[in-house]
Amino acid sequence: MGRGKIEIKRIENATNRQVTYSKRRTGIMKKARELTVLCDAQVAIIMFSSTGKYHEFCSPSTDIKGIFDRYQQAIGTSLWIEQYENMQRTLSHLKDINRNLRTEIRQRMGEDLDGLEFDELRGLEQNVDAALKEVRHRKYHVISTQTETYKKKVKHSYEAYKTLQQELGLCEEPAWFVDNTGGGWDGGAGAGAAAADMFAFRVVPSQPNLHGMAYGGNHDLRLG
Amino acid sequence: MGRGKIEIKRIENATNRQVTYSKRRTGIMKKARELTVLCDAQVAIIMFSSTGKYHEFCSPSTDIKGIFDRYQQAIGTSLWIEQYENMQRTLSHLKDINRNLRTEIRQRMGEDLDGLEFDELRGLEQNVDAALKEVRHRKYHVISTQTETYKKKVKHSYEAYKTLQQELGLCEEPAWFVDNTGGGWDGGAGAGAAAADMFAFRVVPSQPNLHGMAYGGNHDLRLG
DNA sequence: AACTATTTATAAAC
DNA sequence: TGTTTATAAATAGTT
Repeated sequence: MGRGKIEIKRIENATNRQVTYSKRRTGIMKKARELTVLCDAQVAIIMFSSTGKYHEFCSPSTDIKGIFDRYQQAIGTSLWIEQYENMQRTLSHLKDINRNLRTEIRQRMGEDLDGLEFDELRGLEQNVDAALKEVRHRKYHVISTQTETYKKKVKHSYEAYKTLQQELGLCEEPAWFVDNTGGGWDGGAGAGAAAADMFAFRVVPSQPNLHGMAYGGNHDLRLG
Repeated sequence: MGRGKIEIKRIENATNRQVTYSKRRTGIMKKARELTVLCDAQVAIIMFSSTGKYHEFCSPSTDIKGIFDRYQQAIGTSLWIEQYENMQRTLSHLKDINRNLRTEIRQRMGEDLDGLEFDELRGLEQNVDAALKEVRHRKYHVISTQTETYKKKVKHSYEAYKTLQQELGLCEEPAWFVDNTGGGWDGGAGAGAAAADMFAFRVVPSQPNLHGMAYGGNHDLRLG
């Protein structure tokens, strides 16, 4: 329908192709609109030109999503539903794992032990006992390192002070420099020896979170 | 374009409407196919007739889903992508929580302690210590209950045996009935006293799962 | 983008 | 539903 008949094959001239695309696109859209009105039908059209521009048509009283949801129903299922359901499965699996992890944590905190058999209890006991030793070991390591660093700092500070004193012509021992820590640290867990008191930090955590790992026993262990 | 011009408005005669739908549908599909070839374009069409039957067209080398994914990209976002991304977010949030829970468990097992401050270590130590006491307490409770039940069963069994023996006219004390457990249980964690040996079940879990809660220390703590 | 000769689509009838 | 045919509509090539 034009001055001459044309073969239905890709138009090589880009300009020509673009012009034809524009004209025929308009034609199709018009036809779609007419079909919609004449036959009371629902139509959705999406087009991408070779240059990447997109155009759409959709019959009134609905939208692209509406028609596609209906389409998916019509053909049974699938399309996005598949990956959607995949995610849904992954999600519920993760939630299960999550719940189990929380249960394990509660049991490691000495709660919710009712469901455990004796052999499980015994395993848990040994495990927690071993963990306690590890934690103590680590604690002593940290505090020793800290103490060493502290001592060195004090020593440097003292020497700097003495040097300064000599330069100023003074000789007295500074009254504030008294080392009575003795270098020994509390070896027991809750013995509460005098030397350990200076490290009696708050045990109640600042916030019951899952990131700061505050061990206060009031975690919110509901499912997030 | 026909024997007479028609007004573009709903065709009231149902048969007529259906006929026109069929003819024009074919026409649009043909036009779409031609546009696809002539102009190197991508086209997707979905139609529903007033009677609910659906028809689709899609340019080759892609499919409806492909064109609609591209469409969603083109118009920015939304449609299905929105709830899709919502799930994606929820999922990654769950994974985060999961990772933190696993870290907490590892730390409660005495592993991965390097990142903890001294006060955190001290909190953890006290927490684990308290948990250990709880677990032990529960263990003793369970084993006591178990023992009581066992003793009762044995007693009943013994009495039944004796009754039977008397009925048969025999009198000797059955050789297999010897109670030498003494009723006392091992009070230490790993002391390995003789009486506790009969409860030295395998500590190595049968499977490193997240459901059976086997406390063997070889959990698979990678993200599931 | 407008024009127009021509092809194509299709309304009505069968 | 498929074919026919007169006619309306779409559009290829031109300007």
